[in-house]
Amino acid sequence: MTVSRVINDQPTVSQVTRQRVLAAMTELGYRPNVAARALVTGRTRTLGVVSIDTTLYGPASMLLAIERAARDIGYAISIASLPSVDRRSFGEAFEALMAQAVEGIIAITPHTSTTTALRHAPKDIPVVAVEGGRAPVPTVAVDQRLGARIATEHLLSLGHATVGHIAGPSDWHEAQERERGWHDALTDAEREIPELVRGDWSPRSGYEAARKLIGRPELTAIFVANDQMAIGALRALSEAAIAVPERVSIVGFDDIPEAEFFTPPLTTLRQEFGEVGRQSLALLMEQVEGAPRSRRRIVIPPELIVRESTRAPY
Amino acid sequence: MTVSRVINDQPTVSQVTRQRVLAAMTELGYRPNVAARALVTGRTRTLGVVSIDTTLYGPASMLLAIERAARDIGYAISIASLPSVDRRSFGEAFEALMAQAVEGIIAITPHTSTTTALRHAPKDIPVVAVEGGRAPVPTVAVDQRLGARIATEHLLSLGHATVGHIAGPSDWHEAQERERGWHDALTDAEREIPELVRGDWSPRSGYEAARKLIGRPELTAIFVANDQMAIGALRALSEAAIAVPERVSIVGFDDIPEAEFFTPPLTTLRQEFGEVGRQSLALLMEQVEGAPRSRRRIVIPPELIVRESTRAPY
DNA sequence: AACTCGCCTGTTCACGTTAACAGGCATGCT
DNA sequence: AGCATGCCTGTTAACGTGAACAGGCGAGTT
Repeated sequence: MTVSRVINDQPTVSQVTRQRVLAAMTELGYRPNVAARALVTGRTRTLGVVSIDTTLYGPASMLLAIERAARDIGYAISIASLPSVDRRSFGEAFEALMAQAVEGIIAITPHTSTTTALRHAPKDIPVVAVEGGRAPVPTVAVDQRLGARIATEHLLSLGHATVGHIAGPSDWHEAQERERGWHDALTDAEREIPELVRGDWSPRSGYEAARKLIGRPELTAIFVANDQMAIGALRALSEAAIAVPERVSIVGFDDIPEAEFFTPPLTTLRQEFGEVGRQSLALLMEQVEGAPRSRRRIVIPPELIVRESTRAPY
Repeated sequence: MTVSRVINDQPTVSQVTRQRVLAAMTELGYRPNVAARALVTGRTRTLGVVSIDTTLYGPASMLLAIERAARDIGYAISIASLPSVDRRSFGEAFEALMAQAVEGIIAITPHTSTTTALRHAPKDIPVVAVEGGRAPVPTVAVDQRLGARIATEHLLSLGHATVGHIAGPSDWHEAQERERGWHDALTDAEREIPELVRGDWSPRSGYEAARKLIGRPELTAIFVANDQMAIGALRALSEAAIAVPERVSIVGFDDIPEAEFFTPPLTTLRQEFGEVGRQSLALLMEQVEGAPRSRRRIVIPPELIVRESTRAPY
């Protein structure tokens, strides 16, 4: 019992005893048994993160920020990834974390389908969604719509008549929001709204989408929904000998570390993934500490980074 | 007790009772208490992964593969990242995982300093190193030296007189090995060995390194130690109006998803990160199941992917 | 009928920790 | 002296599970 008091920094232990206990602990290589502690306190001091493909820059950055912030406050992070993006897969990942008795779960699940799954998730555990659209749980998200509007307005302000769009997959909230923001900006400026082309976030899909847009030479500016597709688009334009930014301006989204070194360096919208991760943890901890599940929504604005892929039309 | 038997699939329970128990379990929403189980069995069915910056493509891919394979065999994955690359930081991350009573740890720690740290890690827990150089624990690694040799020989076989090298940071095993492979190939072919330039893996450092190499116009081929630096190098060459591959050939390393869409598409060495992750888990599980800590080393060969950034010198 | 055997179910206890309570002892007050 | 008080340390029980053992009961054997 006295050992327990020393470990938990309780004041009712004399200095002498405390020192003796600590000495014995180091001597014996004693380590408190987390299982026994969890059994009696009912708290595991572990949080779960369920996420889609963590090789993507965004999710990976958030996960990293979450883990660091969690360790600082004495929590461990357990992960569960989604092999495929559907409700069942989400349910299994969620269940795997529940089975470990995590005290709360952060869901990095930017799909409409996983948001639906979140609606059916157990209500007796703290949950926070990241980029979770209109999920019935507290949410942290970057203001995608605003970012897309900024991107589009940046291109319009340079003098482009209108702006094309290579969109992300339609079952992603981020893709939907960026599409809306682009649409908003063009509508507000009373410009023609070109038909959009849809990709799947991959460089390859950006490449293919751009090849389709090459057939419309009147288009002098394209807002690409993420940087990876933008690199594919740059490739396609380069192959078609269409100079960027001389003949076509390009704006991306994300500001991945490579973006600055594309040919040409990419104008894009920076998302503070680390901040998103930290905020989501803070929001989760509120619930873990006892606050009721709210529908609070923290929105983080993106930032336009102007580089060399945009300029006035020729 | 009978419930315990049903949960653990023991055969000595009648069909009728089993069904009744299962029915009651679903009705009550019963979930076994992992803490109690861990307390009595002494096993947590949790593994730890300590890793440097998991936003890098390689570590992220391995982590993902490890998590999937682990969940398949009923193990949870807890993560601990290194805020900085030194022994203390490694020790803290390792200790955080130990404190959670993980049954084994995979260390994705490609630095010489963390390998040193591994030497002083507790011996009473299963450990596997990934890219851990000559760590005193079982190791899984890609044959970096072979890959670098293949890259260099590919360039020599195209007719280049010699091959320059933009190396990675000297405290990384991978950088050292790639440098050796490059050196080996040039030595074997009896070619002049140009002075290398060192970067830090980032696109920016590749950019700066390439700018230095521009001062040596006789160099017609460069082996860049990773794809991110390669994109920076391509950028620098593009700015200097040095055509790739017409005037200079470039080979990268990693085959990140973007590599195919660089300008020009990058010839590079593909590392099967997923395979590395799975193998490291398998090796760890051997120890967890009771095998003694060996110094077994699993080496996975990289694969040359020829694209458009290499050709014969002009 | 008495016994053995196999099949199934139940009982007891231990795992390591912490909450709650008990109690020893020195100090200071009446 | 007697007593209350505060400070510290010790005791007991409980958390939920599974190992080990106990035992009931029906079927088959002698």
